[in-house]
Amino acid sequence: MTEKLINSIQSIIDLTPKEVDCINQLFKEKQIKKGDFILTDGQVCNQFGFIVKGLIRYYINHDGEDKTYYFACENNFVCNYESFIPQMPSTKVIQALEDCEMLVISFADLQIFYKSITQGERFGRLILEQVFIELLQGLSSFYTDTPEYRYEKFVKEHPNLQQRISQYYIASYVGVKPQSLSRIRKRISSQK
Amino acid sequence: MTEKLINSIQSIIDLTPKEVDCINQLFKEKQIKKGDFILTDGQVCNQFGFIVKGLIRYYINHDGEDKTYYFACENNFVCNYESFIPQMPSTKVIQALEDCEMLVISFADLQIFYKSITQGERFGRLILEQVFIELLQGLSSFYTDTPEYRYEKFVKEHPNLQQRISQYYIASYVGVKPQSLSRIRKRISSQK
DNA sequence: CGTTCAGTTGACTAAGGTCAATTCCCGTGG
DNA sequence: CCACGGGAATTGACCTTAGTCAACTGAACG
Repeated sequence: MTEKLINSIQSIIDLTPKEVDCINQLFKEKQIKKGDFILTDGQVCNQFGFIVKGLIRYYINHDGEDKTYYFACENNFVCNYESFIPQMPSTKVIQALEDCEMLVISFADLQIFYKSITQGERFGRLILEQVFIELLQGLSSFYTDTPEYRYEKFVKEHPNLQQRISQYYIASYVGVKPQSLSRIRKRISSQK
Repeated sequence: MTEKLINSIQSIIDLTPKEVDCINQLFKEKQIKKGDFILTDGQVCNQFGFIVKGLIRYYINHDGEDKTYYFACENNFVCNYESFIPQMPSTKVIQALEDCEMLVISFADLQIFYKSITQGERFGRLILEQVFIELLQGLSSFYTDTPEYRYEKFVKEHPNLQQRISQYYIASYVGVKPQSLSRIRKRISSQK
């Protein structure tokens, strides 16, 4: 079960067999049903997770409207650092779009991870930097790119996800209503 | 000259007189002319700065168009962490909008700062968290808020800056062309 | 065969982009 | 003191695109 997780961590830092055992003990299995929430608005994010199977989205709830800004699937780490690091209430929501199998570690156990794993701190820093930059670029794109371009980029970068996510959530990610996404798709296909 | 800087740091962590001396030596004075660049596209950000006097903006250069996403003035710290932390080329630009007096510390000297100041690491982490969250919320707002609302929020939050920044840069920050900002202003004033 | 729900389409509205003309403000020089 | 020039800001006319509301289509399912 933890095989994928170990592989992912080992692609970033080196691990001794003992450290692998340690990680196996620190991360706990967790099942999440489609539609359920991993983190909600106002709640403090106290878990750092890894997706073994399934698909999730991050969104901002704004006046009853969903604004999706990130998708994550198999072999990705899940955490709202904005809430996790300072242990403050989250302004974002994380929701499962499919039944998910996850491996999670608590905030407290992550501190043990940092102490027990030689390159643990390095792992934490590298993941944080990666997430920081990815988020910044993702959000910047809302600023600089048109919905049409965002959609084309999404399709290009996530051809596999496109099959698994409904138009409703894709529209929310692109930054328009489903009706408008439908028109954008039409416009694009007629241009070819 | 370093008085304001020391005050700002002391509002976050405690400093001994010796540590104050150390900071005075590590930070160097730097003058920047209006219009000049503190950091450009493709360059690695190797300085962490503090604005003693003046005004700057952060922007994304996208197809020849400026997209301003942040302003900073007196008593604020200046750094593109996205480039500074991993020491990678920046995708963002930092420009002086007025003649600026700054105090800057190099990446290398900041490591000395971390080692020499008892609560130095804490300072670094708190500033990073603060910037991280501020940036995330600032960029999220492009996603969730209308230009009209963004403008009203800007005026409310930065009444002093509004006087010092031309409509051109404010429009860029709000996310529209100057002509459209002009119409937004008209619309708002007629609604009252 | 009807129900349901996602996705599409149509008609209309609202708002920003574009290009061009005009006005406003401010400093300079006669 | 006034006239002029130049840049910033505003305004007008027109175009494009997303939002809204409502109707319709199509596929899955009992």
